[in-house]
Amino acid sequence: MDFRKIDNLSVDCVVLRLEDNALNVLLRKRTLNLYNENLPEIDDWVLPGHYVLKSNNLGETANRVFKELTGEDHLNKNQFRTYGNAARIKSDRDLLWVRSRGAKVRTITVAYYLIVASNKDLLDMDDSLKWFKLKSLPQLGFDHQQIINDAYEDVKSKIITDPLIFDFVAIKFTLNELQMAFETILDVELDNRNFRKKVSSKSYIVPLEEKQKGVSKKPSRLYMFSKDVYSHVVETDYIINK
Amino acid sequence: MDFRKIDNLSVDCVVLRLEDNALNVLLRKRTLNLYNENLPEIDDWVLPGHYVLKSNNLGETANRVFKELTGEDHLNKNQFRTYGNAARIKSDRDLLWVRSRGAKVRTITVAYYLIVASNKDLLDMDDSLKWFKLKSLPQLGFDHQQIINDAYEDVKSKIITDPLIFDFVAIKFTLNELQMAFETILDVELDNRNFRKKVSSKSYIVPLEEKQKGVSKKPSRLYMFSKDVYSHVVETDYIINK
DNA sequence: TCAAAAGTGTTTGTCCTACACCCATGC
DNA sequence: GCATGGGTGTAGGACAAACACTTTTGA
Repeated sequence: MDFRKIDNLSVDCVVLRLEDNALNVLLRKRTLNLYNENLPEIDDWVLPGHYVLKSNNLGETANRVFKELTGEDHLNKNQFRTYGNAARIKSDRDLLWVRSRGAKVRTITVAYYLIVASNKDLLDMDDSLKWFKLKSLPQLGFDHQQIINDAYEDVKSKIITDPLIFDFVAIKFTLNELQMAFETILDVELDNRNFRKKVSSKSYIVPLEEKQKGVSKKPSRLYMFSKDVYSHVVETDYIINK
Repeated sequence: MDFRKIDNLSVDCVVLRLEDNALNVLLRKRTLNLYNENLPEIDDWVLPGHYVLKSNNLGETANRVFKELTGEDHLNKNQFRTYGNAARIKSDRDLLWVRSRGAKVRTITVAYYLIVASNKDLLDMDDSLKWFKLKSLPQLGFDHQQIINDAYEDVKSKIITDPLIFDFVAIKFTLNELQMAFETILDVELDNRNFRKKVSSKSYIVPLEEKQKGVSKKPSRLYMFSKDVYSHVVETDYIINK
């Protein structure tokens, strides 16, 4: 392994998760207090990221970001855009931060999004991290607001045609959970009966005999997504039409 | 302007064009003959590309590639993926080539595709360039076969939802030209009457009074794509459903 | 007047939409 | 036995699919 950094190349991760009926993104606190009143105090948030090491691939770097922050491995990652404009860093805060780190002013950032299933416990999550609702983000450093917007647009368009939705829910999910996931991400309302009808017609969404447990109501049936079946049926068999 | 290169960052362009009822891609000849029988002779093709200059943005670099090769400006460019794996360069040919240029073995390539309208004349095209049918490409250097495949997949998926098709045809086009463009790119057959019906229902595809000239048959009506109208109608008003 | 491509309507079936009530369970 | 969400069917309308002939022009 060559652990030296490629000093102008980083990977940033937009880590997404559904929680409390909202799409959440994982951010890292960025602080720098120079005790000099002429300099701006930095106290905002950024996307978790990492420089690419000489012997790491881009995707591996995205994995590493997630592993270092949460202790968990993460398999599904989606590269959606690369940011490398000469004038990416504009604000004084960002320039100050970059200089304080001895980093290059022009960094190329390959951006990925990672989706964490809503039932997953992240026990060892780094203290500097916090989930924010996508709709009420704090002040963000660099062009990270833009990156998050782009990630969200990409998710919204891919979720219509790709089986991305199953990354958001547990491996065994109820149809109502699946519906809520669509509704939350796309910010639409779907008719429950029509949704169930459509889903039932998909061979790759397979009903289990198993039912929910520990709920004080009628327990609902569980379903699984079959990747195998999915990859062998026609390409245009989309999940929903919206 | 700072004309120094960022020596590990390049932009490669998949330049696409419809011609002879086929999707074509523009490639550049790569030759290196070392007159040493122990070394492989290089005589294959690669995507046109360019290192990113210190004062150029990524998109500007894509423009520059096209301008240098054809003398023409090109506005629409689509960034679709970035390639930066440590082991991108595998073959002896590629290693030899890279070393002969004094370039770095690990280069990050931001890939764009550019679409050239089928009626556009490229008068000043560089001699080293040639159009190839996507379906019968020659031997390609580096991972450029992969890049072209990825570009094509991206075009096919975007062309359903985005107004990308209009980049392939002339500014004033006939409906049959538009239909053929879809058919060629997606490799499907469409019903002419149904296609016309669907297109007529789109407010942003506007019929002109003008007709084709200089054809020895019934001249067909010309249409234009109105970007303004398009951007003001609902997002889900797709062009075709396939 | 012929060749070549442009242009046009109708029917059939499928799929999306809208909508309200009973069911099964845990407490 | 009641509160809570789970689960079900039908009718109407919109849109996609299938299909063949007439029209217009230049040569």
